[in-house]
Amino acid sequence: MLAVSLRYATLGLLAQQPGSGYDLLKRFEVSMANVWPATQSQLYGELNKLAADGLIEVTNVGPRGRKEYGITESGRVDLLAWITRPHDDTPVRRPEVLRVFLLGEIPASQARNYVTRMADSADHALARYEHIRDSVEWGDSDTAFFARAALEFGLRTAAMEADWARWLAEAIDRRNEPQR
Amino acid sequence: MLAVSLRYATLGLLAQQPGSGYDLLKRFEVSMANVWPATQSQLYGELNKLAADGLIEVTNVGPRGRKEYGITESGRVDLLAWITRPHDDTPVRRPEVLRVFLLGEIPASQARNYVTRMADSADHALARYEHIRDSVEWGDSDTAFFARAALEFGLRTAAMEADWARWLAEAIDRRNEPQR
DNA sequence: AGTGCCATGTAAACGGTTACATGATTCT
DNA sequence: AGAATCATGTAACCGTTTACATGGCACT
Repeated sequence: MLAVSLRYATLGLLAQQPGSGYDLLKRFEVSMANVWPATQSQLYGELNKLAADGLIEVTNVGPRGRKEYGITESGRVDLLAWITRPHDDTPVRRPEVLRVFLLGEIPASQARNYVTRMADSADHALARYEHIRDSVEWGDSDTAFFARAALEFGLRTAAMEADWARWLAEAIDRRNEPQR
Repeated sequence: MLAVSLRYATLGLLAQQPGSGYDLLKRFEVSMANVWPATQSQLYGELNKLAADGLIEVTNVGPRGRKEYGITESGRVDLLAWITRPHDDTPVRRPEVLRVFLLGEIPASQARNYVTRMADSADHALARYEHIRDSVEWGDSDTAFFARAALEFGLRTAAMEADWARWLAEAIDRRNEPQR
């Protein structure tokens, strides 16, 4: 058990506020999905496991078999331990950068093209994050404060990626300039 | 089959230069491992699959059962298609940032502490990349050029992460300043 | 003779994705 | 009545990680 992040993403959402699997799915989409995507299947499975381990519990049952979950005391203990424990996180996987390693294997014009598309998609991601920043009502809760901080990370990452891709595009151009 | 990056990382390494599984493992470590880690098990398995699909072939057999692989023509075609094909890459997973979303659930002093450790580990990563930049003999091959470009990505990412973590640490301090 | 490196492989378990499956309730 | 949404679950598959397993070759 060395990564298990979805488990704690789920537990954390319930620590912030109780809800059903369905509720959590929607809250996930507008917050953590950008740094830790989860599918519906996975979330429901995780909820059952967390409940079996006593870290969360069904606090009441509504229409359509809706089960509302809340975090338990031992759940809170476990969550706090996970957040503060020294972590060996799995290294980040970036397929786009992996391709950069291999760009020498294709014609320069196509390599240049690929890099330009990277810059475009970074710009697109940046615009998306900016839209979130400007459209969400950021209250003054701790939850909002840290969600905003995570968004700031996304903003800076996207800006950096766009800059880097443009830098690389120019470097490719300089490299392929007709020799004088 | 929507991600399959290790397959192409392997194929790409063989496109750059033939070698055995053992050779590739070592080349992996000093290059792509930072953006796409792979284990020994996985690599050997992938080599056998690639060979079965005719994208690579055993070019000769040495002592200790060493099998040297080379890329085939259809391997090159496939690799080029993968690099240039429009990609829906899997979203990046960042457990450290996931934790930031949950920092409101723990005492502010511990949250502040976590963020400081993030800054430290980003500094550490930056130093590691700088060391690579300064110690590797960068030739003027295409392979070296793009490896250097990927490293630049790492350098900028680490610097950005360190800046962001320090910004957040200060924001937490401001937020918790004794009210006047 | 012993250590360390070269070299490849298998098996079990886990986490994540996709597709399938079902049905109740609310709204128009 | 029908559509949209609420709501949960199962099964198969795939990629990844960890541990186990084996043995040859080179160097001292």
